[in-house]
Amino acid sequence: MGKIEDAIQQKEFKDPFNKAVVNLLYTHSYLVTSQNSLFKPYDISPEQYNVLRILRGQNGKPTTVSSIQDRMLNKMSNASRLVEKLKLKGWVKRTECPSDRRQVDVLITDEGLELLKTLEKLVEESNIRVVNLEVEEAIQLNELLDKLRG
Amino acid sequence: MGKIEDAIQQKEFKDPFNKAVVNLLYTHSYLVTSQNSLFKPYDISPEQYNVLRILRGQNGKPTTVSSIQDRMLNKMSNASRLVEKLKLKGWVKRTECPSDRRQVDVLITDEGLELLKTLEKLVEESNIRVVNLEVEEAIQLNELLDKLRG
DNA sequence: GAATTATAAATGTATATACAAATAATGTAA
DNA sequence: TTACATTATTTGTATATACATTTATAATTC
Repeated sequence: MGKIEDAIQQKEFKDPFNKAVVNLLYTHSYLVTSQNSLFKPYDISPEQYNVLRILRGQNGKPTTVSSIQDRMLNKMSNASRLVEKLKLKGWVKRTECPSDRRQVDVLITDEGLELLKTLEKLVEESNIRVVNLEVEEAIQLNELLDKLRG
Repeated sequence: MGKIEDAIQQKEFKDPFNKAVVNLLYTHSYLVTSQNSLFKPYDISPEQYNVLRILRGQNGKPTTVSSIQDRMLNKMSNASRLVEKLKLKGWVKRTECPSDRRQVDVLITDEGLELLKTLEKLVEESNIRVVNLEVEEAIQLNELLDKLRG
């Protein structure tokens, strides 16, 4: 029984909206815990992985730090520091943008692409396992989440 | 248009399960951002608030650190340090448990209860506003999330 | 009862989030 | 062109998560 009431030992909630917020926070923790253990052996965090995915999505075009920030799952995160970590591990390159020297062009390296290819397969398989829903239910969940934020 | 594809500028997903994971991570960030700004003026974080709520749920009975940990939304969090922060602000008291000196009894103070009363009202109202769903949809979302983790 | 094992809590360290402030380069208006 | 505002990025600092380790106490097994 995966009911949220049991999981956090809270008998009742003010209303379904308040329950949904708590349920989302708890489910987030469930997902992130699973992701962390998946990424652990590869010396990369889920957030760093997400940045690599954004960079590859640009198909070889360099991307600025602020453009990465815009696409991140957590808008309050810090793309600048994540890029720095990725650079230290050789998965991205950072060059000054010639047309606007305030900007920094970030590009995924071949090593980064290689790592991403390996990880992406693992993540995709793991997500299917970790989300214990039927296809129709997953679609419905996406619709509800999109509307929730609306 | 609150669609996740637009929000993070990603055109397509491998499947509805993978999309749901991304959607949940993004929605979590949306919720937490809102919570943070709500709590900011009161010098308390959402996590600390959650610990206060757990303590009040015990109806005056003291609660051990590990019992708090069990009820937290994020099981990987660190109840010991959160309790320490709350103690510094005078919202909880910490006493050695007489029957087992390894344990620590944590008790919410009157100031803590007072703060909680104020905050809870704000949080409950905010959650209703922030979750842009009908009652039936919120119920459905809770069911899907419970099943997802199942 | 001494040695071992188990449990509760605290601590150490790395990563990330949250948000303000600093720095640097560009754009614009006087 | 100087002054001012805007934008891109970095940096500073506090909080929290993640996970391993340490410390203290209690329970157990020999």
